[in-house]
Amino acid sequence: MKTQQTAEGVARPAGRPRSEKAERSIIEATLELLGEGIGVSELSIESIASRAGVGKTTIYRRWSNKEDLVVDALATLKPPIPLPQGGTVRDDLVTYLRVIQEEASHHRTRCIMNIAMSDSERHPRLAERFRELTVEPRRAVVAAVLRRGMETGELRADLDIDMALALLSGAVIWLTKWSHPGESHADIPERIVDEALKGFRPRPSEP
Amino acid sequence: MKTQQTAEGVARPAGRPRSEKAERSIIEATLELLGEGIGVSELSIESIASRAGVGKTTIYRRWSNKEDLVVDALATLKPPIPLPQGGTVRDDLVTYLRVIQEEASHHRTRCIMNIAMSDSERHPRLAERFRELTVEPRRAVVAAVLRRGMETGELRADLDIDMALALLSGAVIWLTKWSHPGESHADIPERIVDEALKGFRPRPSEP
DNA sequence: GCGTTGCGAAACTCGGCCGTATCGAAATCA
DNA sequence: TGATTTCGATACGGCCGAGTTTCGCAACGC
Repeated sequence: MKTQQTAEGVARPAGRPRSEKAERSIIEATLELLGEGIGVSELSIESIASRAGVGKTTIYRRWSNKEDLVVDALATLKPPIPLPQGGTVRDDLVTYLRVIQEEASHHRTRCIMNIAMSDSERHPRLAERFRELTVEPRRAVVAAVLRRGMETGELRADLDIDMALALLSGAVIWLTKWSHPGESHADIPERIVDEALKGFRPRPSEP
Repeated sequence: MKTQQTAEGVARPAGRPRSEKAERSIIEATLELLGEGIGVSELSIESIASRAGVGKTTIYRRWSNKEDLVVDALATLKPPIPLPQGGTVRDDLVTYLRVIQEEASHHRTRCIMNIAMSDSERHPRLAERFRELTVEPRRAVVAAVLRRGMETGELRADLDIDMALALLSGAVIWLTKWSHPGESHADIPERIVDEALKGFRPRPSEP
């Protein structure tokens, strides 16, 4: 593996350069297959190569094992801008939960979510990457909304932010998974947020 | 397959009867393997037979495919008595969440939970069975506690029970999955319940 | 004893996938 | 032009598991 010097002085390997297009189509094929419900363990290099229109060699030249490839594939998942803030805390939260609910209604998102959830025992690196890319950014956004509410007085000043986040996020996931098939889901974000804001106890001064 | 008549007049197939012991050990081996983190797709009939000390024939004679076997195995999961009720609603809820949290700390329970969660796309029958056996009974117990609180006045009379359940159950799952590794989990049930009971808004009359 | 069925073990065929090697063509630079 | 590397394609040996068959033995009713 000799190297060559470009005009800019950047070392570059001799010979034909690797195709970025091939690289992208490999990753896209991986995400496609995962999004169709193929689990990491059933995911075969051959199926990825075939789907990507690429030789197996081209994959093995870049990634030495399947997990590395999946980690890199997950790394390309950019969480869509989640929150156009601005209204009351209640409205922002409802908007946000609606985004999550909308995502969870897509088969592809749900499959990738499942991988992150269930393969976390066997593939800690996958779980770690997923949390870093998807969970944490969103947690941060909602935490900011909650903190704003605590400052303006719309929320309790002694709110336990971690628990509040868990209550809201967990409820959406839970309902997506376990609510009865026929039920309507349209107003779920509002109902979750309102129950969480009001609390379960009676509010003596606000009938 | 001729049949014979017993003294009680119950038809019974001729020849050596099937061994109930073999059947039980097959199912137990299946649950063991699933509990060790083997996913449904990686679960091989050969590994089950070997673990159960049984010939493959004995398995194929009873179940025509893997999914049927796993469904039957899940069907033997009896949810442990979940709630020794009696105190305040708050205490009952904390106790209940503690049970869930305790279960979620066992590797076996977590693996089986993962299967129920993530294979629900590809194996609807598994998800259905799991909900029927595990989710619904528990949902019913907590719903009863909440209803009692609504009657005694400890909870709001217009509480949205479905959302309350989702907030509480979802929060535990969420925290079990995504909370940071090093964090202490000891007081999580109390914190969840208290935040849910108080609500996020300030309570004007209760400083 | 006899017919029937279940048992565990082993052998078998078949297909899928792994990871490597090889091929001719293409892309890049000196 | 020649050296080097990558490309997609294909073939290869090897492993593993599916699902079936066979075998000798055990358990049942008659």
